[in-house]
Amino acid sequence: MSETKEKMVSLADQLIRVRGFNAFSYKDIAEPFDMKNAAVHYHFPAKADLGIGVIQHERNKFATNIAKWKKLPEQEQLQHLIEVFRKHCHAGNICLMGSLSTDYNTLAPEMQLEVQGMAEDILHWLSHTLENGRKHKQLHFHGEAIDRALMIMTNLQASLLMSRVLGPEIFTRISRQLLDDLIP
Amino acid sequence: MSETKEKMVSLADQLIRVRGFNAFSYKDIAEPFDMKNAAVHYHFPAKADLGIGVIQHERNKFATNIAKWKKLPEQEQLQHLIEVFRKHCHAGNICLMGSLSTDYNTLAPEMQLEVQGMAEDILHWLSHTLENGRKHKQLHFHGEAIDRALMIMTNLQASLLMSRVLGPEIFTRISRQLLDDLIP
DNA sequence: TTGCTTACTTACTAGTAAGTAAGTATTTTT
DNA sequence: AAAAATACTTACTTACTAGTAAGTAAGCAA
Repeated sequence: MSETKEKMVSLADQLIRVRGFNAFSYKDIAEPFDMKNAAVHYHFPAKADLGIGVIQHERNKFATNIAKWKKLPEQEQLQHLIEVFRKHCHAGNICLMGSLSTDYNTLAPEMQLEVQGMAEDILHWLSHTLENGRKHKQLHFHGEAIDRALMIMTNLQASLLMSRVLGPEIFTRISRQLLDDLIP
Repeated sequence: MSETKEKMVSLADQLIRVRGFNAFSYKDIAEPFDMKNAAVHYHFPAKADLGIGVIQHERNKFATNIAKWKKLPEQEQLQHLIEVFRKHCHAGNICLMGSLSTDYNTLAPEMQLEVQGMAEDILHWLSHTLENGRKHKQLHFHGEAIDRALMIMTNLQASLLMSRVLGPEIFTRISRQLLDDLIP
């Protein structure tokens, strides 16, 4: 992917997180590059292509991250995940999954599939990490790991939504409670 | 409020939950009523007025609900709340708070204030209900009630988002785990 | 019966949306 | 040196956006 394309994907990522997929246009991409609308269409023929680019970039980044964390104790892997969300909270972003889930019904089918894939990626990794953490006495919870992964995932996702409305204190409270529950 | 206005608010509520505030237009309101665009502007001069109407209606409905549940054991009050979300999940809706939080940065300031108020309403009630439930040995959790309220609220909110992407099984799992944690 | 209110329609503005077709300048490949 | 690919611009279309101004028909109120 060319440098311009990558920078456009990065900008679109920001716009999706800050304003939502249906609340930005090619104009918002073109202007910061001092280009015309049509130049963006040259790189991404349809808006869905840009959206798919953003999701695939995020999925790759996630894959890189979990590979990097692989050797760490599960407790620390989880803290790294929370740290990713904390940074987004600080920047006023919500998570890509949350933003695109809200707009899900208005997305092109190819984009919906990518969103689905991203959700499965995260849940798959999280439930495995939780299961291993329990086996190694690093993490403590009852019930199935997949259920606990769903609880944690929804906590993190919506914590960014609520922080946007009620302030970053919300995220601090939720992430602290999350760790207190798993590491008593 | 006239009957027409109320029906328009109800339709807008649906559209916000299914497609998002920025993904419907006055045309989507006017057409089902066999009216012209301008007729909707007669009832709601700006789109924000319609949005505020929707939020206020929801806040009133919530106030009516919690008043109705007031005398019940806290365990049952919580089950009633979950039931509200279950019905929305079944209908393919996400919660109003979740939808409008995503679009928060693009909303008019008067609408942002209403969203804030709605969030505070729910959290206030939920943390009090949890605190009372613990006092009456109905509900079991550790930490502050406000923190637990945040955990449960985010679980429910994002469960609808994830159900939209991965199917209604997600909601079933989350709501079951939620109750298993509080009522061991 | 005159005047006011309610609930619209018609016709419009001004701006934005995604997307396309044809042309151009620069660089790369053959 | 010619051909082709790259990265755009110019100019356009079609469709929709929120919002407004002026007019109208029906009903009610003094």
